[in-house]
Amino acid sequence: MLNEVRSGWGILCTMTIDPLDARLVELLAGEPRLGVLECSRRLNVARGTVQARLDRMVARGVITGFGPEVDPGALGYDVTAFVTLEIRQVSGHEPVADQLAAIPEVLEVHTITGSGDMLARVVARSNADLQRVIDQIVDVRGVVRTSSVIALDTPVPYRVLPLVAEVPRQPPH
Amino acid sequence: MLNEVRSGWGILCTMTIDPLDARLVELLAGEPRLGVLECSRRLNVARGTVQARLDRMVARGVITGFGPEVDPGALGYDVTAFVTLEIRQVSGHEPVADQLAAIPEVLEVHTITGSGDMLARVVARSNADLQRVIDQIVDVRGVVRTSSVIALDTPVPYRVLPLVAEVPRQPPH
DNA sequence: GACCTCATTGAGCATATTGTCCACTCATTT
DNA sequence: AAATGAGTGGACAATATGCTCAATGAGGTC
Repeated sequence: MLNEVRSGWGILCTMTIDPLDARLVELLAGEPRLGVLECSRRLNVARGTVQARLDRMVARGVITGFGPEVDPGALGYDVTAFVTLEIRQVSGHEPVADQLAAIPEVLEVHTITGSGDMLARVVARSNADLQRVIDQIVDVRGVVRTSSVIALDTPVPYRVLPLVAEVPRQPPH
Repeated sequence: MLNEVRSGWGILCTMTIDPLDARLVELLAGEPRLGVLECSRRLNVARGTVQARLDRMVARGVITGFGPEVDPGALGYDVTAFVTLEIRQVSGHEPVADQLAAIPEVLEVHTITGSGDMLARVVARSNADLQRVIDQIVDVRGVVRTSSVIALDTPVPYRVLPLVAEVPRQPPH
C-alpha cells in the first residue's frame, strides 16, 4: 500500500521523510497536544493530509509513539549514571539483559563493541542509592565487573529534532 | 496553589506521584493519543480528575512533554555510538557543549565524573558516516581526544515505565 | 465539635474536533 | 491515453473539549 514512494525525490527508493513530515514533527514536538485539525491549519494543508502523514510515519516506524515523557529527576531520581558491564562471554548477552530489564532503575541497555561488554544507563535517588542499584547489577548472573561514570550535568538533553530538520534536506543517498 | 501536597502519604513533603498518577501515565504510554474523557472512563474517575492530574504532572515537570518520539533508525541513522570526550580543562564545558549541540547527529551530551570528560550519544547513517560525525566532534575547539564505542544492539530500549510503576509504592523517604 | 481547605464528583452547555464519506484536481507512471 | 496516488475542500453525525457550577467526602486546624 505505501511501501515505496515516488513523490518527492524522483528516484524510487526507501523514503524517509520529506519537508512536510519534518514540519509536522517539529510542530507537534513544540505543541504536542495539538489536534490534527489545528496542525493542518498551521501547516496550511488539508486535514486529511496531516492525518495521512501521521499515519504513514507511525506505520513506517518513524514515529514510535506519543507517550508522555517522564522526567526521572522529577520523580526523585536525581542521579544518572552510565554503567559499563563486563560480562562472562560464555553465557551470552540475553540472559543478562533480561535480568537487567527487571531492575526499574535500569533505563536502557546496549551491547557495545569491545570485549563482551554492555552499557547501561541507570538512575538512582542519590549517590548512596546508586550503590544499591549497582549492587543489584553486580548480582546479575554473568556480570563479571562494572565500572560507572556519573552524569554531573546534561548540557544537551536527548533530542531528535535537529536530525528531523536535517533529513529532508539530504535525500536518501 | 499546588506547591505542597498532604493527601496521600500523610507527611507533608515534596510529593512525586501517587498510584493514580502512575496508572494514568501507564495508560497514556500504552495508548498515547487517548483523550482525557477516554482516560477517565478507563480509570473509573471523573474527567476533571484526569484533567487535573495531567495538568499537575506537567506543571511539576514530572511529564516533560507528549511530543512524537522519532526513531533515528527509521530515518536512516542506523548506527548509534557513545563518544567519550576528553576536553581541555581551561576552556570549560559550556563552549564545547554549545558546539556539540550544533551537530544534529549529537543526540545527547553529559558531563561526567573523571578528568574533565563528557559523554555524547551520537548517531550516523553508517560506520563510514560515523567517522564523519566523529571528525566533526574532534574539530570542536576544546576537544582534546575522543574514544567511542558503537552500540551493536539495544536489548533494553529507553524506558521509564518500570520506574513510574515503582515510585508510588515507595513513599518519599 | 465546628470549621476550613482541597481533591473529587457529576452534571450541563456551547463550541470544536474527530472519523468518515465523497468528488475533484494535479503530477507522475505505465 | 489511462491509471495511480497524493492532496484538496466540503459535508455529515458522533464525539470530545473547555468551562462552569454545586455537592460530597477526607484531612487537616481551631
